[in-house]
Amino acid sequence: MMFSKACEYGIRAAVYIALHSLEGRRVSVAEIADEIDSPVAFTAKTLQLLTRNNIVKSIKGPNGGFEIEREDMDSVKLSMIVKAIDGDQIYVGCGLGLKKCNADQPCPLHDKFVDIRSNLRKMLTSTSLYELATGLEVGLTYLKR
Amino acid sequence: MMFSKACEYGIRAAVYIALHSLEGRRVSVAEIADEIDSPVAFTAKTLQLLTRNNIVKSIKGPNGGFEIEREDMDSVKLSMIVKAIDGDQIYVGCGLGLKKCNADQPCPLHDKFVDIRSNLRKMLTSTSLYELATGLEVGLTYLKR
DNA sequence: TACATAAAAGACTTTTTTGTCCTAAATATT
DNA sequence: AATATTTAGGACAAAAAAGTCTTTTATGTA
Repeated sequence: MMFSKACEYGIRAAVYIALHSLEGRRVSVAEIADEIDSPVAFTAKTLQLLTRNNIVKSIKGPNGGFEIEREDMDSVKLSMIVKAIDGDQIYVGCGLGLKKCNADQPCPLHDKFVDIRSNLRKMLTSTSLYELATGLEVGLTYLKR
Repeated sequence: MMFSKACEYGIRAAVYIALHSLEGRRVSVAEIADEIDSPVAFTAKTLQLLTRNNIVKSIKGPNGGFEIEREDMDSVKLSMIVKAIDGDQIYVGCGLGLKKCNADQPCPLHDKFVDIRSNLRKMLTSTSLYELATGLEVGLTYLKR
């Protein structure tokens, strides 16, 4: 709807990792992809992005996998994941694709998008991984289907 | 940011056509593409979609081109253009790409998207081509750059 | 040390989106 | 009727996004 496929998988994967880190368990790409219903290799690629951006932690070797430390679940916001994968077009881009659209020289939709974009930005910058993971934990939300 | 390139061009083209229909002048694809700074042939394709969906009217031959009748500028909403070109995923799709995400079995972002999506929908369904064209007419808004 | 496990990395393929080009159809003008 | 103009339509090409596969690197354990 709004994010690339890679980003959708990335968010779902991060939430899944957070959920299990809360239980003190590392999870492998294979398990993640299985549980969030995404293509394994592609999800692995996406997780590399998250690792490089210090959003999740990866450990190689037996009993390795992905994890997120408890503190990071609070400080990592959705916006950071989106930015790492899709860049910041969703924040700064013009709704009609103009390069230099701004309050001074706005496109016809500029004003109409101000609120929508600001709501979106607020939501993304204020929603933490922890918040999302706990919804899952108590069975209120789902990552599949 | 949110729409496909085709849709961005489509909206810009429609607004440009409306603007000049207000002045009683038909415009050609060549002129449109030039004035909204888009690829001609691709824009032509997109305009075919709008024509087939009765959003704009096309006339072949010398002195032909595209136009929109004054009444249609009021009844044609942005949502109709978006739907004709990009489909309705922006309205119905899940933010995390889940097939069966709904209030009963929501994804972790479902509730957070409800407001954003509803704002977007309201904006798109209530904004008419006429409204957009008049902003342009008085030099308040731009379709290039 | 050897082996097994798991992520990292890069080359490759497929699909979708974006974009081009050429021919056909319609129509106004002479 | 001939010609010029303008959209319609389809085949094609390029670029980007999505996805796969194979090899390398790191690391825990026997």
